[in-house]
Amino acid sequence: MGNVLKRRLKQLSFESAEQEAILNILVSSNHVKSKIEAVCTKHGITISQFNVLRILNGKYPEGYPRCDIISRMIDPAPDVTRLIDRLIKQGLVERYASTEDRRLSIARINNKGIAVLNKIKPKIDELNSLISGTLNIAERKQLSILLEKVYSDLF
Amino acid sequence: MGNVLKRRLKQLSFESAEQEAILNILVSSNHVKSKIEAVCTKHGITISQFNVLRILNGKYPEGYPRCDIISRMIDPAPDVTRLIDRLIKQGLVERYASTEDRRLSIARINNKGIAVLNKIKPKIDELNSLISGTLNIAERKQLSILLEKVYSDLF
DNA sequence: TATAATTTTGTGTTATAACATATATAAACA
DNA sequence: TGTTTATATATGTTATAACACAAAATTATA
Repeated sequence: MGNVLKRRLKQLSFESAEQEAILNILVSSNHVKSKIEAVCTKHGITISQFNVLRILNGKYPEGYPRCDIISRMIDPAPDVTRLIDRLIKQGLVERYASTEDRRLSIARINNKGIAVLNKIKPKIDELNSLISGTLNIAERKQLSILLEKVYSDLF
Repeated sequence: MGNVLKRRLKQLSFESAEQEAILNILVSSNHVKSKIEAVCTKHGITISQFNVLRILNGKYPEGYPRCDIISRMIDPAPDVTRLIDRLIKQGLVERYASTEDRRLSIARINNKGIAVLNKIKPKIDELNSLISGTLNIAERKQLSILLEKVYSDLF
């Protein structure tokens, strides 16, 4: 049991089933992430930028203020202002001031950003095969149920 | 189904069970990681430094060359040379040249490093409650089995 | 209404990560 | 043995992340 993890970390054993589960969460996440990163890099953006584009695409053409972007990010970054600055510099995103709440600066994806996203999206979707190739439908759902319990203390 | 994930990402739905599983892997990993980070920060080190210390502690007092450290890291970093530089600067690690293979520079944890690790370790172990508090024994094992399948293509 | 507290953003600074490259040693091979 | 190839590390440079703080606007409260 746990031979894949043992080979990956070159470790002979683990302290407990809890620890092994936690290590598996970290390692598998890292694995998925590095595959996503590889795709993004090929298309000239970072994984954080991809996630922000994905979020903004979900509310096109209105866009989101910075605070809403952060709360939707898979891993919330502190320096989203300059992350968006870079997306603007690349011509993928635009920023405008809100009229309702003058504190907010709202970012919205533009046509060029959507085009980039549409190019990357199918290649990201191929990574679903990491799941579909090895887990049947019941297992996929089971995995999600178990993982949700791990961070359920967020709410 | 998937209400915790929906709340976390403020998203109404997901494209597929595969995508939902992948998002859960990323989100749960992030959750665990941020808790570990919080503990490390309190003790003046980063999560990467903690992981290197943990690895070096596994082979005390011989230590590991840089390449072996990388292959054992949960998320392998490129700039381990300077990561170790910082650990040395903090007085937690020492470095010496291998006599067998003169290319290798071997890092080993010292007493001060072990002391730091021993202080942090129990608090990290408390995080196991993320698992033990919500998953029974069978579920813990099941989770590891499912996750191992996700990155089994590594080997 | 006036004041205090909160929220949101932006910016300066520092630390770390990422990338490319150079050097030294060892291993493989002709 | 001499040459090529591979491995391991270190370092210079640039990009990004992390941290602290300040300013502006909104909301809550006295």
